[in-house]
Amino acid sequence: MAKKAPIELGEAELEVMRALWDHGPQTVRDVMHRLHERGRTVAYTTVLTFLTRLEQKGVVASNKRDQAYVYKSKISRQSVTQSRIKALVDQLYDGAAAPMLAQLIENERFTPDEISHLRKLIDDLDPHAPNTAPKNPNSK
Amino acid sequence: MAKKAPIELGEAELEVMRALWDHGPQTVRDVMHRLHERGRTVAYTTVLTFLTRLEQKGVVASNKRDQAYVYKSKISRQSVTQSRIKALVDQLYDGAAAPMLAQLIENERFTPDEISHLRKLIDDLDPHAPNTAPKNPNSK
DNA sequence: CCTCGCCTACTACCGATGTCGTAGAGAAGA
DNA sequence: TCTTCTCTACGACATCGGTAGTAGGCGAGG
Repeated sequence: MAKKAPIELGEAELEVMRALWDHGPQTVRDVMHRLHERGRTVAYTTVLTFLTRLEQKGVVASNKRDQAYVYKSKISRQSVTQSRIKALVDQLYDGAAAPMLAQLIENERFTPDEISHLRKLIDDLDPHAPNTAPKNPNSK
Repeated sequence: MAKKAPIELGEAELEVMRALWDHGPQTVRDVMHRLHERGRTVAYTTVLTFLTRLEQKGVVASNKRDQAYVYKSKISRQSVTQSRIKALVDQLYDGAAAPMLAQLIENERFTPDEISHLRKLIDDLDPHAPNTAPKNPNSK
């Protein structure tokens, strides 16, 4: 109900959001350090620019604390992920998630644990038959 | 493995690629019509620009046929999809596909057929029992 | 009181993308 | 031949996102 615009975030902006998601509210300097740790050695003012733009986009909020502003994310990682995935599915498969899912499953490696977890998720989708669909008209 | 550069394609460029994937080699005008059908009413020259740029990027090839050039895709839809998904997984989950997969499964709707298909794909990942999986000495 | 050091506000720049307009070459008629 | 179409080649322009420099404010020390 609140997700009107799809939240457009660039590559670097996303990394900033990740810093906020992973480490909570931070100052510009803090975020800069996070980015540096992740291999993105940008200048302090660059980070400031990112945060400013993100605030204009309405996805982060800032509060003055002592001398510096502390920024915090206003949107959940989930919502962004969701939005991104949807965009991808729409662009590549006209919204049909299954084919993409299939490709993802076929092309990635998973640990046994992950596999059983995924199996469980799928089983939960269709509580009844784990193998034999009761109301499955066509046999494929 | 020839996938050095990740194939960067913009939103519109991707739609052009889709036109080529879905309908085979076409002229500029043909592609334009496809885009119009899909709701993207761009000018003829815009489409020409797209195709020219795509050719420079090495993802499409052209052949003069009668008066006009016929463009065809040089890369598979799969490879692009693959690349896109990877980028997404890297950006959002540091490369861990399972969490994304999980979110995808939880948030989308699937038909019973799709569900059983997905289940089958998962079963194929790990031939043995749903839980008993020792080591997977699988190298890529 | 003057200087450091840190913080924010502005402004700028560049490349990628989306989107066209115009010019000019060739075929096809009138 | 002159007009009309259709094509392609170029160039233009705006916006966005990544990146950063500079100016100006303010508290801590000397």
